[in-house]
Parts: sequence; C-alpha cells; structure tokens
Amino acid sequence: MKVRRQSIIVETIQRQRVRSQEQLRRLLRAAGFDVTQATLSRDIRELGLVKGGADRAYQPPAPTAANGNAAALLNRAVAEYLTRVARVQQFVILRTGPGQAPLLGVALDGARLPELVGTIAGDDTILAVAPDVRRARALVKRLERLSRP
Amino acid sequence: MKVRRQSIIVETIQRQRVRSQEQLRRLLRAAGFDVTQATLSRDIRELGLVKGGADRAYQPPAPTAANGNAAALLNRAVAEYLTRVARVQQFVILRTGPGQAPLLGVALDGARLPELVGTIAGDDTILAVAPDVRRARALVKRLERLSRP
DNA sequence: ACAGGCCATGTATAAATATTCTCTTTTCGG
DNA sequence: CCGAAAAGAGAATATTTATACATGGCCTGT
Repeated sequence: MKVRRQSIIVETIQRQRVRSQEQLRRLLRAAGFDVTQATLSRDIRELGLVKGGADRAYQPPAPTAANGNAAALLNRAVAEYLTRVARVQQFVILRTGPGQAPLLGVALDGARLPELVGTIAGDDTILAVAPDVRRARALVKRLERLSRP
Repeated sequence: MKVRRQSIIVETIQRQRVRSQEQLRRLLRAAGFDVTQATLSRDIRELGLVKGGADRAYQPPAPTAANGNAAALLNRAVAEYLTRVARVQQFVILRTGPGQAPLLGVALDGARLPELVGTIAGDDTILAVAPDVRRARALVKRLERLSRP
C-alpha cells in the first residue's frame, strides 16, 4: 500500500541521513518495500519532503512551506486517514490506519487551526490538544465535517 | 562578491518560485551576477536552502543542532527550536520545527526545572506537565524569557 | 461480463544537480 | 614583498531526480 510505504519513508528520513532516492530505495527494500526510484520521486513530492540544508539530506516539510494549500492538504488527509474521533475534556483523540497518524498529524499542524494548540502522533493515534472544552468540541465538529462532506 | 550574490539569491527565492538552478542563474544574470550552475549549487548548500515541497521550489533554510551543559543547553535549545508556547490548565504545549521536539525535550528534562514534572515529545510538539496551574504559568514565563533574551 | 476510467507503478530517458579537476585570485605569516 | 595556502569559480562530468509513456489492476455503471 502506498500510504504505508509513505509513512515508512517519513520515519526513515527522520531516523537517519538519507541523501538520495537510491539510498532510500535500498532502505525500503530492507523493510520489505521494493519499488523503483521513480516511485520514490513521486512519493517524496506527495509527502512534501524537502531536500537540502548543510548535509543535503531529505527532511520533513518546512512549517512555513505548505501554508497556502494547507487547508486542502488537511482536507485530503482527513478524508483519507481519519477513522474515528473522540473527545475527552479539551483533548481530542484521532484514530487512523496503522502508520498513518504522522501523516495526519503533519496535516493538522500545518493547518494552524485556531481550536488546536498542538498534536502528538503515534502510529495510529493522535492526541490533539485544544485550548479549552468549547474549542475541543468545535474541533471535533470540524473534523467530522471534513471526513463526511 | 559571493556574500552579496548569496543575499540576492535568498531574496530571489522568496520573491518567486525558483525550480531550478538554471532558472536562478538567469534571474541572477538579469541582476548583474553572471555565474555558472556549479557555483549556484555551492551557494545553495552554503545558504542551507532546501528544495522540495508540493511545488518543488527552493525555500529558505530549516534550522539545525547544537550542544553543551544542562542550563546553558536548555537555553540554547529553547532559543533554537522553540517556536510556540501555549498553556492549557497545568499542561504546557511547546512547538518546534519538524523532528526537533525530542531535542528540546531532552534539554528540558535535563534541566530539572522545579515547575516541570515531565515531558512527552512527539515529532514537533512537546507536552510538558507541571504540578499545577501556578507552576505551569511560571514555566511559560521562563520559556518566554529564554526565547527572547 | 464488459467498456471506460482511474490509479499505482515500472521503464526509459530527459533534466537537474553535485562533484572533480583545474586555474586564478586573495589572504596571511614571515 | 614573497611564497604558501586558502578561497572562489569555471568546465566537464558523474550522479541524482523528474517525467513521458506504457501496462496492469480495480472499480463502476450498464
């Protein structure tokens, strides 16, 4: 599955310096994903990864980069990954498929929602923190609207 | 002359989408700097510019790492990584650039602050737990002082 | 069951980027 | 002021990345 592979890609580049798509390809092969460089080029674009900096390695997207279309990104991420939502006080728990939480988390953070203070993403669960109960409720509503348009 | 050219490069990529070094070369030539692609490749590395994201254009740098001892380390970690702080009851949410949260988290833990019970660091977010609201407020104040000396 | 669309991906190749090697210029320690 | 060493940059080339095109697998509506 593409999504699964992409989430491994994100983890991989955070764990070590990856300086070329060939290198990434070898790492993924070791993890059981055998794809070509062309596919990785596409994955990297879809993930919004960025390459450069002092060590010319791949990095997660810069926080400022995606702001224009951040809303659209969130929209797609929610539609694609979100499976369940629950609220506990001013916290909102979001569930996704395995390995998808970081992707949704990035999209949530990028959108800079006023009812969202921050998120912590595990493998398939995200803890989202709202400023207060009222805005936590608002966040749940927004997510539900996004996931069933 | 290199310095001047590099500062023009930064301005240029902030003003418009630049998707290749050749394109950048033409833009610089129009501004009176005639250099080869090889030179731009070096400039881009020295500036720490990054290429990618949805539009595969060049972008300004993402910050990097440092080290030292406990309090000084926290000081520098906060100055370098912390981008936003918010308090919710006795919790404090700290935001950093992507992948930087663990670094700041380690620095926070190492500093053994009296107003800090513990932290959980995700990718770019830290949940810091204070003993009570009063000390959470104090923690926010301390962080704000550290980040803007 | 079948035709028509999508996707996801591979293959081959074009385009972009990094690097090696070389030369020139600048800087610095006597 | 001299010579060595470092810095800056171009030309050629190696490496890396993006893309045009092709294929096969699924859906969906008929």
